[in-house]
Amino acid sequence: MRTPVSHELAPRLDPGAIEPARYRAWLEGGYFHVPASAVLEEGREPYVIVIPPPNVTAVLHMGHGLNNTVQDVLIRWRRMQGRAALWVPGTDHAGIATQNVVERQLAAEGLHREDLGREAFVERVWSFVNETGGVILDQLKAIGASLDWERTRFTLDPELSRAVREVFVHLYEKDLIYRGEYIINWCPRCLTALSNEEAEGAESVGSLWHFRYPVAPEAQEAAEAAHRASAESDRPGAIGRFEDGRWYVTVSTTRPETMLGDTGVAVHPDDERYGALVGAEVELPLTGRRIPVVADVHVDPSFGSGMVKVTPAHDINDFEIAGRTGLEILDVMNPDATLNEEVPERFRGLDRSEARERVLGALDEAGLLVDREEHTYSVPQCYRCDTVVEPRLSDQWFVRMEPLAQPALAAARDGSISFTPAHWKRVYEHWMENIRDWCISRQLWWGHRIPVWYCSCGEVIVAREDPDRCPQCGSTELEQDPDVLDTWFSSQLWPFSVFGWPEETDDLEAFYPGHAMVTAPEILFFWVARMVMMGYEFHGEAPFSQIYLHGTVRDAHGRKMSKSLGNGIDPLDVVERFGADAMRYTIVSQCAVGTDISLDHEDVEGAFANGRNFANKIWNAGRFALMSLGEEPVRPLEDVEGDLRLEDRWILTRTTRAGRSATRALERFRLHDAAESLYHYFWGDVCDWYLEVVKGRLGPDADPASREAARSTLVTVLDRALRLLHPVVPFVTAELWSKLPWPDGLERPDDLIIAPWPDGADGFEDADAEGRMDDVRAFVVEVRRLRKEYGIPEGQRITVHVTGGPESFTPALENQATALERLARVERVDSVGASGVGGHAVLENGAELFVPLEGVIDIAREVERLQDEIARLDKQLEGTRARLANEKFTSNAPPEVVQKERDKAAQLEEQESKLREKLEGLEAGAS
RNA sequence: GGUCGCUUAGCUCAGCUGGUAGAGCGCUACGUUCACAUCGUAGAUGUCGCAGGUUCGAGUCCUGCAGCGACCACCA
Repeated sequence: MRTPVSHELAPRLDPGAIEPARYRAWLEGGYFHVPASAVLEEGREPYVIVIPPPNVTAVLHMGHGLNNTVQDVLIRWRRMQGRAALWVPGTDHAGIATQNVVERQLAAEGLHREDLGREAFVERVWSFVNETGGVILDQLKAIGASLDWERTRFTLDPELSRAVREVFVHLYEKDLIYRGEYIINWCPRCLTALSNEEAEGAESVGSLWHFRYPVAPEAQEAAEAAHRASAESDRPGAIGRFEDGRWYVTVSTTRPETMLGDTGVAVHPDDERYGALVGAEVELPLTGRRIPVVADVHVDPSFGSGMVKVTPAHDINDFEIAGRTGLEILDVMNPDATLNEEVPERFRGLDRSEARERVLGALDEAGLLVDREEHTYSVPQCYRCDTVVEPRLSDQWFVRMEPLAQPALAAARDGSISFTPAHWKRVYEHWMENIRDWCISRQLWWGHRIPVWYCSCGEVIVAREDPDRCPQCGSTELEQDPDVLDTWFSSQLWPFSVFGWPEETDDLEAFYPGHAMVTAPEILFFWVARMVMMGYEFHGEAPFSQIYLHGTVRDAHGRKMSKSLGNGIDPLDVVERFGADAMRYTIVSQCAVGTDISLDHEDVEGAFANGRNFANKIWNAGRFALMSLGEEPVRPLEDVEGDLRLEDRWILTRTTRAGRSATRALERFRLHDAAESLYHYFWGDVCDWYLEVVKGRLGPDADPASREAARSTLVTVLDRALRLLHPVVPFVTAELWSKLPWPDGLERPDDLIIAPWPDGADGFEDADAEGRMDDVRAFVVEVRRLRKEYGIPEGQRITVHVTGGPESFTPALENQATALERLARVERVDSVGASGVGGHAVLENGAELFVPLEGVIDIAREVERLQDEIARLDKQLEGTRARLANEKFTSNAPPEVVQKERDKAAQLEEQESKLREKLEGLEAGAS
């Protein structure tokens, strides 16, 4: 069935030689594919993760590496637990991002999308996506992602588009989608509306300008009254007098160009300073338009002058003030942020930065620009192109979020959905509690077209199927809304649209709702929160129960890895150089809950050394085991139980415990803990101790019963260890496991990928053996230390006298004679205390060790060596002390240098006193 | 402005429900015993940001302060 081919194993793991073939074998074995029947017919318990669909045009970066490694670890682990573990792959059409890429291509050809027209442009995007899209999915294969490729989905697939349309119409019919004219975030470069989430704040230093608006002639008395009231108030006033005696008010802005759209000035209704002015008018400079002073609660009397100019069409707060006070709404800007016909002629047609200069110039000339201050504030930018967003009045489609948020909020509160790390729960709740309506229409061509048609008779048709005539007037001249939907509108349906909803499919029944959602905190609001809302709206429950938010990948300086910073690491390059296992282990071992991952892009080898070394260690341990086991049959562990020795019982116990702690860690998304504890179990316990101890029992000359027990134990331990390690380092483990001999008569799974997970629940356990072996190990370590301390040559065998310690200690040591010889070159353990020249040590268990040195080392030479050493230290000390005694040095050198010198002196003194103590001991014994 | 988080060995960071400080990398010394030098053995290094408090006992809980960061909101 399988022939051990240990002699073929290279002494170094060559990932390139095994990984692609392994992955192919898994694909061919169909291990990644989970049909609905596995759940519906075979009754297996499902475990479902849907991938956060990367942008269809994306190429793999470390962030994907992290995200997908985590998911794959979870999926592989659950698969081994016997769950019908399904991980659904796919990509997102990424509206703005993809359209931008293609538009840039066009620009390089000197073309604009308008040159092609909508249909041709969309066709062009499709062909771009068909040619280059989905590359990232192939790249995921290189890192070992065990996705069910038969289920690959794309958010623009016909089935998923049907889901989008169903949802739109459903929400519209429930009055949860509406169209209206509101202030939205407008990107003047992408020429589309954005949601609040898509406008990201960026700290920026700008200016705050102060202007004077003349008070209208008939309101001079009111102004004077307000001026008097201001003088009585302890707050500064905004009322002043020009040289000609006319009154003015002072207002401020960070965006002077919008002043042309001012339709009012507002004060707080309770502000004692300005009560007299409410209802009066001021003149808007540059236009001469009269605008009223209104009272509104939004104004903060304690900020600035307590008087605000109101520009309803270009500021969200001002828009709300207008709504409450009835101020006029005057849009003075075009979609591309150019002043329009509503403004005086000399300012028309200017883009916003030019307009700003002109307006400032004109105001200055008129003597109305009085001051400019530096002002740090957060400027909203387009999340796709970083252009400063323009708040703008616009007719758009919105989702009414509050009703949808209710159940999604309750889900977090009652624990229906859990967050890891837990503190994200509060962030999520805060967002839900303060939710605002979602602008979902985008003035793009790439995406799901809004399913709304307009008839010339005024009828608006919102329909699941494209209508061919108006139900009202029968006209066939219908025009579809030109806009498309926000990309996230389709993404939010992903957990169920991938399973064929709104059709009632077997997949939905079998796999929905899913279990874990693994993603980055950045898209908690964009995506995760909205998926939960949609889950409740359309299925009455959350689409997953656990939300695991992992950290961000950063470079050695803590900066986020990004293309623009040039500090990225290409995961494929890492896979090529060190293997997917190395990359996965490195990532997972750093993946502590709530922390970021840092990898040095300037030292990629160093960054992944740990993972590479570990994979190689596993490889070599396996290589050794396979070579030692040979081709003879191995007996099941039960058959040799009576012959198990202390170290066998110990390592079997350790294995059980390793399984238990790994399971516990994984259940709580503590991937770092799982990886690290398995690392120490394997490297520390299995390799450093068990393999070393058992070496002497595997040869042809060893006692047959002991040999068989060792072989059975070794196979058992290796089998379990490889299973436990498999989710993190799937390739090297599967490769070795496939070559591992198997105990006669025991059923062997077809592949490690589906071998049952050894959770340790019913594993071998012998606490007594564990304790005794720990004593033996402590003994070995202490002897090694003594050997080192006294410079006993490597090859020199010694006798150790032991007294005290637990009763079982000395017999245990006797039983480990071969191992002790091998591990510490201890020829004989004598239980009779001895005296004379030698090294002493006391173990934690109370045993005292004595190593006679007469005849072991040359005492005279050792004394000489120690004397030399002391002399050397003395000389060093002399120099340091001289320097410290020198006042010029202590007073002139930098304090830290002096301190360093002092530390050095102290250290040398301590070393020397230790050596002197040792020397005295030797000399006393020798005499 | 609000909320939350972080500050532990030279570097990057673990440390869950309070009980004698840990890992990896790096560093030092020794080592080519046939799994592995991508290795082995041994070793050095920390007033756990600062100041208080609770406790028999605090890196771990509480309060205040400082520095850093994240998210949200945004005051014109």
